[in-house]
Amino acid sequence: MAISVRDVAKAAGVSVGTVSNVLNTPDKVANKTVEKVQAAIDKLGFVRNDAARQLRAGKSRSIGLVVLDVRNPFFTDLARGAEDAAQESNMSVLLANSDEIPDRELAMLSLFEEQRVHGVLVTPVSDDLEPFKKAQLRGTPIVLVDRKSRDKSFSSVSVDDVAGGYMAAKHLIELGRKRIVFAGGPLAIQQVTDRLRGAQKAVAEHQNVTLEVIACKSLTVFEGREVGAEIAKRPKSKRPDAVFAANDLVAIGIMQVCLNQEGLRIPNDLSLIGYDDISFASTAIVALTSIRQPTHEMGARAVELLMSMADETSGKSKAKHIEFQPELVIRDSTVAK
Amino acid sequence: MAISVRDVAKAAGVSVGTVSNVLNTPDKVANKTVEKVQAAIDKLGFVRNDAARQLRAGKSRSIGLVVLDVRNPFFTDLARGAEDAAQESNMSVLLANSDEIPDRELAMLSLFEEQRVHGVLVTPVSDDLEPFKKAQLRGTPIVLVDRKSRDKSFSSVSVDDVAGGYMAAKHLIELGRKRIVFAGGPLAIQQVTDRLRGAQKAVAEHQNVTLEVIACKSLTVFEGREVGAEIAKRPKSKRPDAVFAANDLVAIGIMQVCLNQEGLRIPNDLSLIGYDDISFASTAIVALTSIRQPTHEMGARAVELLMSMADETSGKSKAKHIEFQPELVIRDSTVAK
DNA sequence: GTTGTTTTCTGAATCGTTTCAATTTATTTA
DNA sequence: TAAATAAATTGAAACGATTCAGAAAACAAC
Repeated sequence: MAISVRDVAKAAGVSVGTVSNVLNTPDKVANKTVEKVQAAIDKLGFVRNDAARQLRAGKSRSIGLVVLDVRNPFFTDLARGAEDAAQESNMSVLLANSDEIPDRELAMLSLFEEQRVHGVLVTPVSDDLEPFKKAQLRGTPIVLVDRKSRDKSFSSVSVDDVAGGYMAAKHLIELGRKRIVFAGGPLAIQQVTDRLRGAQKAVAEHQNVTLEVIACKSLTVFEGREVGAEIAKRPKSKRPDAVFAANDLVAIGIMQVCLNQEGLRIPNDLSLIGYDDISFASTAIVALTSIRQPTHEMGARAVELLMSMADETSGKSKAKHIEFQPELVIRDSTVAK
Repeated sequence: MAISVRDVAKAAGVSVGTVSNVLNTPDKVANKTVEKVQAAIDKLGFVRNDAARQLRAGKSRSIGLVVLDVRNPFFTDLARGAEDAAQESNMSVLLANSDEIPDRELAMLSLFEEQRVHGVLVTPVSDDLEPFKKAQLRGTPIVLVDRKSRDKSFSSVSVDDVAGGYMAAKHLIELGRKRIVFAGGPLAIQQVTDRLRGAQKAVAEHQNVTLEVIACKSLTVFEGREVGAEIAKRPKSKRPDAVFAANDLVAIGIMQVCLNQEGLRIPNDLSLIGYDDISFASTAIVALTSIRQPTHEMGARAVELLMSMADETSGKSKAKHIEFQPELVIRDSTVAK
């Protein structure tokens, strides 16, 4: 049924080797022959079988990217950065999401290894990086994204989340807020704990400021709403006067509930700050103050790092780290116009 | 370097056929043997080579999905629906975006054909479906998503966009709006023209209502801002009193500019309605009225349709069509609380 | 017309898995 | 215990593109 190079060769009256050359290195083939072969390809509707090509090559032309949540614009932006950089090397990016579920993360890693990808970029769910270490040993370079590697065996591209958390809390404190809530989770995700640690540091520097943690199951709008409900239902005296959400989605969820259900005013009754500065942050009901990360660039740099690792055929070189600094973007949700 | 079934077989003291059976049909292998082989696999760190597997199988275990814009939550939701359904059949979804560029769309189609995917779901950029028709003839089933197939050769899963456009415009007219602007583009995208046609129909039913089209290059927040600027800079007398945006991203862009730059009040000075009802619509600065589509379900049904086509090994069966009805979701951007 | 050089072409071997007919081993039945 | 049946295992062939050493053709120089 399917047309193979052999069929094309026969139709064009040349050998399979020549057909292959037309496909891959047309410069090495006489013009007339190229035309003949092209004609045969078009006539038969030949489509290269990538599986066979890869089998021979031993490697695919793609890079795997495992993110926590594809629906979060932060990650699609990051993916786009990766794609753009990958294209430079004629590679493509396979996007998969773990949904913050360790088992799914592992499944995706296996999938990518079976595909013989050039390497895997991953935003890990948990702290157990053993499977990734093994994969790396087997020859699939791994780059941790949006997460600094504590373990020296991995390269990483990250943002200083402790600094980001510090910035966020500091900003709230400088506005005179005293009872701050940190909303985020699960705590197994390093970004969450780092942001929290940063916030704790800022709070510790001030006498009369408290920090309460409201944990949520995942960093989604839905979970944000749960947190919002939890806050809104409290008697006024027990309510926080500021919330630092571990990402913008959670912040938006909180905002929705607080504004609609309880008529809390933001920022008057409650200051709200998110993290990531996704494109929807500035268009939220109340424009959201947030901590910006160089999302697109992180994706791009991660790919470059990966490619450089793959190049170094020789013994595993030292892991490299790239760390960016976050930036505070002040909007209406903390400082009313 | 890489470990193959042959190495595993040798280490376990069995034949390659048995290793393969352990991998694929462990029931057919004696328990003791399964254990032996598993042990060898674990010890050697064997990872199946998917390229070889696919080469033998002739088909991959995936479905291609080409969308107009991965950054639009509408499409990620749709993709998720597709993924969920694909998982039922033990398939995975490869997500690619055309960025509304016909050439990219073609490149993705080729890529998927070379991968020997089970089929391709596509939201086409243009009206020229020839390449897809050819692919289908070669044996790759195609399903048009979010787009009704005029051409009887394709199956499709869609929403009645003419009805949606009609609903949207009707709603604005019933609110007493007279000078309506339709913002969207490019007009080569069928969803855009259908929504416009629906709006035109509603407008035609009323004497003193006008509809002006402001075209934009793509359906993004950025383009929405351009439209917003165009509207905001007009003298008051030439300004529309309502805008129907072809999707929510464009609507959000318009909203941003109109509120911030010109201090137009929404909905008082300008009623605004979007399309898709993405999750960020309800959290926009002014909660956005929109036309909702059963996004997740569309993705799922599209995959099911595709799988049923792939099953029918016999001659090509009739193309099937699934059409959903859209739903008007009224929020603050048209009716103030 | 011979020799040397460059360009073009050939086709068997290879990648690693799965398949399946044939063989071996284990279990049941008479 | 032998024959009949079932279960488990074997290993060569196949999938389709690419590679590469060597053959053939084309061209140049003398």
